[in-house]
Amino acid sequence: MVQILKKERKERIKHAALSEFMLKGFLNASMRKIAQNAQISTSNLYNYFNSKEKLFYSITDGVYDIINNLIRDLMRTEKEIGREYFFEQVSNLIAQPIRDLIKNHREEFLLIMEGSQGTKYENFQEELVVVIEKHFTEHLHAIENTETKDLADTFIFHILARNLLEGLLEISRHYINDKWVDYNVQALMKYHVLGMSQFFQ
Amino acid sequence: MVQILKKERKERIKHAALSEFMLKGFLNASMRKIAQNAQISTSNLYNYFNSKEKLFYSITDGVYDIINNLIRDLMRTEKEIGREYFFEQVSNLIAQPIRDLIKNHREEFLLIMEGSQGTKYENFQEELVVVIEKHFTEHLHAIENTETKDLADTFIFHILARNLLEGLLEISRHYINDKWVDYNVQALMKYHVLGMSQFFQ
Amino acid sequence: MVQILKKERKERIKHAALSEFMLKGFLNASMRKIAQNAQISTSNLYNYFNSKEKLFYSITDGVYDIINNLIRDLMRTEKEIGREYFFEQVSNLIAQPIRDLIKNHREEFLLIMEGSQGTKYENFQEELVVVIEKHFTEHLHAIENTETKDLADTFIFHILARNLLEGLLEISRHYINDKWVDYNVQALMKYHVLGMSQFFQ
Amino acid sequence: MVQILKKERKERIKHAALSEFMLKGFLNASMRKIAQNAQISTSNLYNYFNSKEKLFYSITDGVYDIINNLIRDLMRTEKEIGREYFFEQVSNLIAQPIRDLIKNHREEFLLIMEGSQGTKYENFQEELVVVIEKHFTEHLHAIENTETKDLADTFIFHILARNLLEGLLEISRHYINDKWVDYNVQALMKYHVLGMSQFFQ
DNA sequence: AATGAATGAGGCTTCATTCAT
DNA sequence: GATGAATGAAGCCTCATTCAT
Repeated sequence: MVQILKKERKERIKHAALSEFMLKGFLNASMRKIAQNAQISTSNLYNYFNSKEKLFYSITDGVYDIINNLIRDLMRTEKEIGREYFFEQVSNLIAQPIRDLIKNHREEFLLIMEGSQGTKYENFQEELVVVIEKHFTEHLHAIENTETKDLADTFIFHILARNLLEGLLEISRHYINDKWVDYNVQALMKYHVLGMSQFFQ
Repeated sequence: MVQILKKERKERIKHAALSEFMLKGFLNASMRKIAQNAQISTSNLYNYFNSKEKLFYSITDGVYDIINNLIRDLMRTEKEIGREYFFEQVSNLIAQPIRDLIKNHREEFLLIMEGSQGTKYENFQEELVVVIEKHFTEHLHAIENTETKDLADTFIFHILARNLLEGLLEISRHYINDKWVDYNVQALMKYHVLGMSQFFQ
Repeated sequence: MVQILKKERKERIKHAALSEFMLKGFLNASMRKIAQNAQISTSNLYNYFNSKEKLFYSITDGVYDIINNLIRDLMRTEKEIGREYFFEQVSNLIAQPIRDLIKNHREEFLLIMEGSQGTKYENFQEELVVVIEKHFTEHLHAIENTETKDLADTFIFHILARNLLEGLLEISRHYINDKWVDYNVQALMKYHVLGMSQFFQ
Repeated sequence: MVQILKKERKERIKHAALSEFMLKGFLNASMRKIAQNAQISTSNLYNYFNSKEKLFYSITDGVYDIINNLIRDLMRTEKEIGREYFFEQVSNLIAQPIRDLIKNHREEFLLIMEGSQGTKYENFQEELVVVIEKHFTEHLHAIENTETKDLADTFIFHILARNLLEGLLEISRHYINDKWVDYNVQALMKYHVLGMSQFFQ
């Protein structure tokens, strides 16, 4: 019974923290305000989480693992795909786990991507962009064609990688319902797949 | 002569402030550090700018106007464009002033877009996205076609608007030289124009 | 059986407390850390000891008594000693119990002497020095000689008393083994007895 | 005029800080209490000294240099002394600068020796003891005699080195007046020179 | 006996800003 | 215009201790 109460309170704190972190970002979030919103004293807050950072990680560590696993899975399955209709297939493979991510963890996803300055995750967004970018250019390199090889060194793929990620973030930001997510993730994927296919004849 | 000296000092302050604001954002920027970098006392800083906010605006108000004018101009000229080759024309019309913006004010541009949390400009980025989005959908509405009219209510254009803006921010973030900007702005525009033209046959 | 367990736990706490007190001193020692090292909860710690001070005294009261008894014994036996070869005799009489003190309670000895700031023992060290000093000067007074009587009012005996005590502390601090203690206590005593005998012809 | 006031206030702060540091040591000294005793607000205290450590160093850095110079000078002059009557000469050479140290900076001297735990000077006392000890043993090594060479590796010289230093600290602690210092430093030196001469025939 | 929850005071420090000179 | 002095609020965090269970 006590443990249940405790867990409930811990959840209340994490909820208050999520709000504050989302609103202000890690750096500008205030432990005082989190405590106030959770209706406990500031010092008591530290009985639940030893530091602002620990509290932040208690919220974001989960999503971090999910995203990493998602990427690892994609890398694995991608090698088993033939080069024909590559983008269509990847798009399908990607779409499902991404939709799940947004459906189940969109707030934490936004937090780790946008509000993590000052934490160990502050470079995670950029790292993700680079990983996505690499996928694009490596595929271009695979196509034996002098023209495309030059393209592969171009900054445009960095932008497109960021656009892809930003699109998902924008969907998360304006979340309406799960069906809506499905539709828009699909549309976003399709858009970029078609757009990029101009580089691969 | 005194006035020249004073102006020079004011510029020195603004330069120091820009660095600090870019590095930390408005909320986490420190007036002390700005004063230190400008090599004046903190209290003297207040003889030049009455508050942190005013100092911020002295840097960002200019870009704010430039961006707004840029958009107003686009709205005006757009109506004079025929519907054929619309995107190509818009792309050309847009590209030039945007390149100038990035070439001449990329730091202030990034600042008002990314570092303005806590100021009156904190929602400017989202407002811009909405304006751009409206341009897209209004044009769709103009095309009398049931299919496209449904599309116009879709969130995909919001995403694309953000992608366009984010692309420009990413170019600004990684700025190398003016020619490089030209190339990438052009490429970005072309990519999105081609991508979007799928919605307009 | 329960009592045995409890006693064992109480000892575990005292052991953890001794470490923490030795490391940080009374004032900077943390009840939290003591509890952690004793592997119990902080609140449970208070079921065994009502306060940080009580816990401290549970460790140091013993040595306090030992030292006091040691001094009382010395005072008693001293009166039975003839004035000839006084120092040699005292040295022998003193050396043995002091060696025992260091062998058996050197940590508590160091703690009450060096780490008791903020407790009722914080002046114990200085008090001890004064007691030792008195022994020296009273003996000088006993010698009917104007010269030595002047000397007796001199601060030099205060210094020597402190040197004696500090020597013992230094031996305790760098403790290697019992034999090593024997050797160094003996050497220290001999040094000071010889040095002091210059005042008593 | 303002500057004079400012300097006076800075001195008032340093005075209040010296008292607090002497009473509690660096670690347990409270910036709040220092500010209260200096009759300024805690935040204003930070306009004069950037941190507790800087404040501490503003008091102790001077003595640190003085002591180091004192030791350097001694090392230099010592080599010019003949081996006969070595201790008497050294005693005289040492006595004067040490008396000056105690006369002019006894509080800072005590502070850096006893209250510096938690600062960069926390090992200074032990380092000094080791330097003094080395002087003793190196001199023993210089005397070609198997007996004394064994002695030189003995811990007793470490104790005597500490005793010498502790004697000076005790004189500083109980300071009465300059003449009193002169007398007692002399007596202390003489005592240890005579005591130690037993090792050098 | 054992523990989680709770607290108020205090720790050092930075903040933007104001004021008198 | 320039500066040092001053401040109150707030930043994160630790403390010893108490209380209900």
